[in-house]
Amino acid sequence: MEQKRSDIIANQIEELIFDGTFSDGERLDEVQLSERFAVSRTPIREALLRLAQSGLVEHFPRRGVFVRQPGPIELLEMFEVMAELEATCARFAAARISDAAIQELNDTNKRCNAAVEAKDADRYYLENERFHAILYKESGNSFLEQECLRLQRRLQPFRRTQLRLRGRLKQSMHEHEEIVAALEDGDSQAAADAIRDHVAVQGEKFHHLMARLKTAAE
Amino acid sequence: MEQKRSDIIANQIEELIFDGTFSDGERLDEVQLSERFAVSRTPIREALLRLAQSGLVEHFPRRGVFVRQPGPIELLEMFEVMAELEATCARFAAARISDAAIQELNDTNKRCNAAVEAKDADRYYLENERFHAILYKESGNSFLEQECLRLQRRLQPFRRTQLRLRGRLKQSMHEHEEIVAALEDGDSQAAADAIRDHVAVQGEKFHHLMARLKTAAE
DNA sequence: AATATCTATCTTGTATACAAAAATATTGAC
DNA sequence: GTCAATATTTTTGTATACAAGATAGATATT
Repeated sequence: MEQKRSDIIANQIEELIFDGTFSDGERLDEVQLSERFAVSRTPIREALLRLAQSGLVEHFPRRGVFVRQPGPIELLEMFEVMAELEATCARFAAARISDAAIQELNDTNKRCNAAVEAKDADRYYLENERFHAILYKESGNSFLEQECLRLQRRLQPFRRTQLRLRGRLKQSMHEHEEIVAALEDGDSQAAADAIRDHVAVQGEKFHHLMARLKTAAE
Repeated sequence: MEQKRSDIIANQIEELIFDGTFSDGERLDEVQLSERFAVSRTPIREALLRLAQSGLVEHFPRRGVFVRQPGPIELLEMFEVMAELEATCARFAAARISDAAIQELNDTNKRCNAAVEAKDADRYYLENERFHAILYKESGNSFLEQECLRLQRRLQPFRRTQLRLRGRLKQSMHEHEEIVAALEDGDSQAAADAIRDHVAVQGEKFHHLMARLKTAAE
């Protein structure tokens, strides 16, 4: 399945929003964007339409599209839902998971650990995402898997800042191991609780997220 | 927030898919649709793009868009996720719900019952959806609420056939009352379990859904 | 000076035009 | 008659043109 030009543009605009080039509330001008990407307005409009659907921008008919970063409350809500979805994945997976998948989770954790040692943040993020992605898949529910991936993608830029917390990496790795242990035991309740706590924004994580939102607002 | 033309068209095409005018796997021709709706291809394309995002049609670049009704497995998966999402709503709501909302749920149930007595199916569906919508809202998590509404909307045509089951209506009403009772007690576990069972596709409901899929395939 | 209204300009939404890729038909070879 | 290669037609994707709504600025009025 090849990508359309407008899909590529949508991803690039998304990136520009995430990296702060376009800030919250800013209007995205169709002609400006078409000049920037050296295409006509048509693919730009399609891209913006897609972003509006995903909730990253808001579309007001005849007025334009505006960047719409989630505020602190919405962000907490999204993390809460993510935690519940992942907990559901874990609950399902505890009954259905294969030995091969357990092994795969352990391998990913090892690579994760190696990345921590090497202080390779990008590699860590990648392996971390992979760990979660395996869990989604092992829920045995493809639709649930897709929904999780969608929300994970949406939360990605915020999740990354979460992990920058001092000492969070080792703690996070420990939680991963706990999750795998619960899955191995087939203890669905423990697995669900472990991942819920792992994903949820609480305690120190909460303050860090709030701090990051403040700096991002400037 | 007024609607764009392409939004209206998207909803109409959606309706045409639901009512069987366009069947599964069928290609949706842009020019044919533009003639049918007496507009140019532009708003048609925007509508199709939106439907592709929501998953109702599949878009293959340079080849067209095709109706993509969920198969039995995907449908079961979607109902499973819906059940979990609603269970989460109930769990949250059990702690947060207000007396006024409890009253609202009871009122809606009364109107639901009245619709059953009057054999007014449309009215029943409406009130039933309202019952669930109140629950989503009372979760206290707007993002969760929106996600639930989105999936509810997607499952709507299938949910309706679910309820046509003989005797299902009264059973369903009883379950509603059980849910409210659990919420009133603040028993989050009971509320979650009650709504999960209420939404889940199992037993008789499963066979009915399969039967409906077979007839729809013809 | 402040506000209201009219006008000019800008921007979006829709229609049409064009280019490139895919599907289909046609012709020719075996 | 079947298969392959090529030509034709369709159909999508993109660019441009045009129309109507929204914004902003200028002028007039109180």
